[in-house]
Amino acid sequence: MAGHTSSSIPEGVIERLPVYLNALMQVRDEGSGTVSSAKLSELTEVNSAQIRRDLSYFGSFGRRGVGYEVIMLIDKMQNILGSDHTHRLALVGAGHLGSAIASYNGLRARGFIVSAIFDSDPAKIGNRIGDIVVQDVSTLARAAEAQKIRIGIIAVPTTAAQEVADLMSAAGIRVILNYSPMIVRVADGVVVHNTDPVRELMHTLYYLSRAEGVA
Amino acid sequence: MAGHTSSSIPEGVIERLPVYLNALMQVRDEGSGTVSSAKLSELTEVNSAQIRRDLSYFGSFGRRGVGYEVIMLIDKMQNILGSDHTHRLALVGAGHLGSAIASYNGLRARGFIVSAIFDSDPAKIGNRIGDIVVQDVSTLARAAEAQKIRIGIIAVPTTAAQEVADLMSAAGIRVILNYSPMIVRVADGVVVHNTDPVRELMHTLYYLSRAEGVA
DNA sequence: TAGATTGTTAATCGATTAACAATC
DNA sequence: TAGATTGTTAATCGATTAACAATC
Repeated sequence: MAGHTSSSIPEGVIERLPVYLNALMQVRDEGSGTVSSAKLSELTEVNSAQIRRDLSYFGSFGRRGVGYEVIMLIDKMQNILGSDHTHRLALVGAGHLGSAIASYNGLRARGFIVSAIFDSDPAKIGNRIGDIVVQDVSTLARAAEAQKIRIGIIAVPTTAAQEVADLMSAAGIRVILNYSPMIVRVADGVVVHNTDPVRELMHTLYYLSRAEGVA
Repeated sequence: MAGHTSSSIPEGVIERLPVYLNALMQVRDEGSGTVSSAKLSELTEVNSAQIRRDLSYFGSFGRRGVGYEVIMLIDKMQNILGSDHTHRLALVGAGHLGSAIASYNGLRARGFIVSAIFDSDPAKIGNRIGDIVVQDVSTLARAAEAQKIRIGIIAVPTTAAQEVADLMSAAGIRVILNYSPMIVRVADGVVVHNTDPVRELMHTLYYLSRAEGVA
């Protein structure tokens, strides 16, 4: 579901990294200085052997007989992911979904700042969302370059998704998170992650029909 | 990342079903009566052999030398997924994320209706989102039973997620879509799908650091 | 018939996990 | 020392894909 440039580390490992980071922050907030892979396994529902193996792709961070030093491992994880500093986002689509993304506190809390919002609808251009003014999407390239934005979020209707992806690639954006159901194609060197929220819901539906069927 | 009841069909297959359905609808809207697995592969970025194999778990829907009849296959997919009728959702959390979910048109377009919204914040209870009044979360069980709601969406802060999951299970909700970063635990028979939107963003970050590193 | 495309087998590939020596 | 837990190997498991006979 994600096209990306090759690397020796499996995609699945990378996907679990943020899950580990999250669990580690929980553990830190509970005040533990040290944590075992068994404890992390409980919190993440990932097999403990897998956690150790995943971590070992990046180094030996633990101490046998003791576990992992929480603060240190958080640091390492943030370093590997690149979430040790904030990242500016360009958001295209100022509808319901876009507005929600722009005002979602969870983003800032984990190092993301929506620093520019775009739309093509004249009725929306000029509006404020939080403290950001919605700009015409035709100014995307200029703004992205000026603000050195590397990450773009697509929150537009299906029919406009590919077009926006093209604009983003041209604007020098290197990572695209696509919330529309349309699978977009981009040039090499741009990473797209397609993540349609309704798709997840439809997927869970399958299990619902089975449950009902039995009942 | 999703705990679910066992079945002989791999999780990956189920995850791809909505992707196929989406592509099929695209094809239908373009007016084609028939589609090959090769064409579907282009649209979904899923290997064509895999598409054929995935479909074969549910039956033989195609004609050799010809392909799949689009309308018929859409029907079959909807049938398998249970998206051949609308589903009512209970949404807990009337903050930014919750409001966005409630007013997102993409839901209704694919057969989901948010039919009740809950929060625990007295400042939010009584507010309207669209044409739905936010209710006290303590009335969840009553409302869910009265409206026969089987699907719940968690859109509350991390600290409240587990509590809400417990309430939902107790209310007879069978499928939970959890948008918080907290991995929640539920009783057998309840399916949870954890899908933190910021996690996806952090995950793509990894590829960004690599790209920057090279540049 | 010749060309196309499915459904399915068998081969490949990769990811998960159990197990355990190393070591704190 | 005894107990705990890592890092890593080897075994297992499952998913992906190439290939092709069946057949439209």
